[in-house]
Amino acid sequence: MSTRTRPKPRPKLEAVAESPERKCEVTRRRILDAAAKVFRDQGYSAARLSDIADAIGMKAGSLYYHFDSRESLVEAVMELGLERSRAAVKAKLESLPAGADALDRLRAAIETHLVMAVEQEHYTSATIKLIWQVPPAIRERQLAGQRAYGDDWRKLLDDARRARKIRSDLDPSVVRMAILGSLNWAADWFVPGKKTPARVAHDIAAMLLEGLAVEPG
Amino acid sequence: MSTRTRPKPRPKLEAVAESPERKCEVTRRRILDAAAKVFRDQGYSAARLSDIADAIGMKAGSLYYHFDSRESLVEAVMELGLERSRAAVKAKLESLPAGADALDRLRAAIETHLVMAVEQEHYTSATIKLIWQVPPAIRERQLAGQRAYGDDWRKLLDDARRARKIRSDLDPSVVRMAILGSLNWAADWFVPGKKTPARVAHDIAAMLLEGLAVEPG
DNA sequence: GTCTATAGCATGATAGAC
DNA sequence: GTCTATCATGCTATAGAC
Repeated sequence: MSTRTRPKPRPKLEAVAESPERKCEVTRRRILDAAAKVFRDQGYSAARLSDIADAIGMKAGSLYYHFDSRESLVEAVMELGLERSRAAVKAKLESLPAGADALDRLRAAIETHLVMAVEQEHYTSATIKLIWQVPPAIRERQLAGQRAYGDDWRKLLDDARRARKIRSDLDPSVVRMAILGSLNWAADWFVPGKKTPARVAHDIAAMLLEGLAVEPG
Repeated sequence: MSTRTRPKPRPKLEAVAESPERKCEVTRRRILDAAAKVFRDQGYSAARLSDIADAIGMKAGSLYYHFDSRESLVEAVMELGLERSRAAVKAKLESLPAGADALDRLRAAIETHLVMAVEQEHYTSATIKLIWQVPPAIRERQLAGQRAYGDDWRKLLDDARRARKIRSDLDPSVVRMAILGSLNWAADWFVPGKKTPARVAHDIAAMLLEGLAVEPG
């Protein structure tokens, strides 16, 4: 038996992330969940710290034990939202069978991004809606993160183009932004329960890839 | 010379709209121009009445001679933005030659809407960005107006579908919202001077209508 | 860790002079 | 019509009790 002063074994980092047994971590997550919903639904300016605190039975002042400021709270929400979306697309691409070509990969990315954008209780829709509402300093940092995610898409489209799976007569960045626009916009208009995210994802992917105009004849 | 107490003849309503000779109307328009820019660039919450007043060499308190409140000001901006976009699309469709079919009309609407969304000094981009930032009461009224505009699009798409110019296996409202999303999103990412609005409009219309995937063979 | 209480600040809106 | 000056409000953030 060791006599070292270290009172408890330090768990691996992954274990910490998976098992937030500390009350501190649990509360922090509850605050973030509530903040994501309140900020997304009410907008950055209309959302009050007291609204967020009320949602989980706390008082506004108590939030400051967990977050430095209102701004650091909204930034934490947005970082998490972007990271979740990026991770979901990455995981989906890695799960594709080896035979998937560049067009299959592009379609899978489109459908996964859309599902993330509309799923409830997720932070992705908050991230999309809040980007133009938050103070410029936060916006700049978040846009930098989004540019990194945009690079993932640029690569997907480049691969498909080089494999001659998509047409090459259109401006690549216009194509990229138009795709992401049609997907992100769904965070605004999608109403849970009316249509399934999977069906919406299929239809948008079909329009973007195969086009709306029917072949003559 | 009349002795009636009415000092000046009342011009026709149309004349008022076309020739705002009254200082009151001119100032009101200058305020709206400044407000559209400040609200769009800084967001609804960050924009102060003093920012708007400063932009045209006025003091914040003076704005209240022309507008009842901060909210009525932003609502006037948004109404004007929506109306301009709708009118531009309508005028474009009416200017098409008689031989234009339903697909030609759809393509024209897509290109015109996008140009309006990205043109500088226009209110359309303000309207698009502000919709989720303003207080719920304003948002509801504006969304009602946008639904009316959405009906114009629904009709365009219905006509094209009935004429068998576009495919019929996709959910019509999903298609409509995805089109508008890819167009409206451009209000966010478009940077004046780098690409022409016309080129962007062409490329997005081509992708939406003809699709991104190349025909095999 | 969470509470109560309050300091401190910014700004929307108003009143009245000019 | 626009100004100056000020009120009233509502919020973030802090301090200290528990």
